[in-house]
Parts: sequence; structure tokens; C-alpha cells
Amino acid sequence: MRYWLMKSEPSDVSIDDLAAMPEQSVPWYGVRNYQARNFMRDQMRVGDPVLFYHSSCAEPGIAGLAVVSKLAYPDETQFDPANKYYDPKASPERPRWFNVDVKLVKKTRLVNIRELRSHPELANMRILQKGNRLSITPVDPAEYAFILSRL
DNA sequence: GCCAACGTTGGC
DNA sequence: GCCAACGTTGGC
Repeated sequence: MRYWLMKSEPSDVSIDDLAAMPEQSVPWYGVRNYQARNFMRDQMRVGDPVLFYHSSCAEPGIAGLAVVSKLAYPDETQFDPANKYYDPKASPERPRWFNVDVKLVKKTRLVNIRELRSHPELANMRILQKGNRLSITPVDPAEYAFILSRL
């Protein structure tokens, strides 16, 4: 089993939005970075634990726990010309972008990025490295356990 | 709003 | 296949 951190802009899908979804589950649409896509397509398995992270907002940080609830399948938004994630180079025959579904486990207190940075145990987290922009990153099991112990 | 860091694009 | 230019990300 692998552990993940997935960034979402709360103005797009927040932890409360996730909680309000049918089945408390969302397709993780809109990823347009190959490395992040590959993580979803090639490595994520149903049941993998996910740290749900709020980014590009007033208080960035971990906002909840989730799990991968469906294996990767083609991201519908790539086929829709009206969608902002439309990709003219993709077709249903040759999909380029994939997403898993993510289901809420529970909303937690917000562990903001300052607090994350304050723990030496978490110093190697990809999310904390300078210049990191990857929206989906693997999390070390020990880091995940440490964060759980702090909630 | 700033700006460093990064990924992608496209001309050559 | 190189690499400069460009667009985006995301914390501050």
C-alpha cells in the first residue's frame, strides 16, 4: 500500500465540498501534469490512504484524510470543449489524462504548512521542498503515521 | 500582487 | 534534440 498527498484548491473542491458529495467521493479531474498522472494511473490502488491538502488559499495545509476509492480511468474533462481542462489532443480512443476517485475518510483539524515545516520528522516531505509544484506526491509511511499521531 | 521555480512548447 | 521563451504554480 502506498500513501499520498493530493492538493486541491478549496475554491475548486474543498474538504467540505468533498463531504457534501454523493458517497463523499470525487473524481480527481483536471490533473495535467504527467508525473502526477502517472502516479494516479500506474501506482494508486483502491484503499491507498490520502492526505487531502488545501493549496493556493489563505491557509494552506492538510485538511482531511481520504482514500483512493476507484482505480484510474480516463478524465472526462479532457473530452469536453467547454471545460477548462479540455485537451484537443486527447480523444476517447486515445485518452491522455486519467484520474482516480477519492473518498473522504474524515475531515481533520487544519494542519497548516507552518506546522508541517516545524517538525523535523517531516522535513523530507516533497510538499515542503523549495519549488515543489507537483500536485500529487507519495508520502513516506512514517511521515503519514507521524501526521496521524498529530491530528 | 510578487516572484522563484518549474514544466511545456516550438523554432531551429 | 537543444534550449529560450513562455505560462503556471503556490507560498508569502
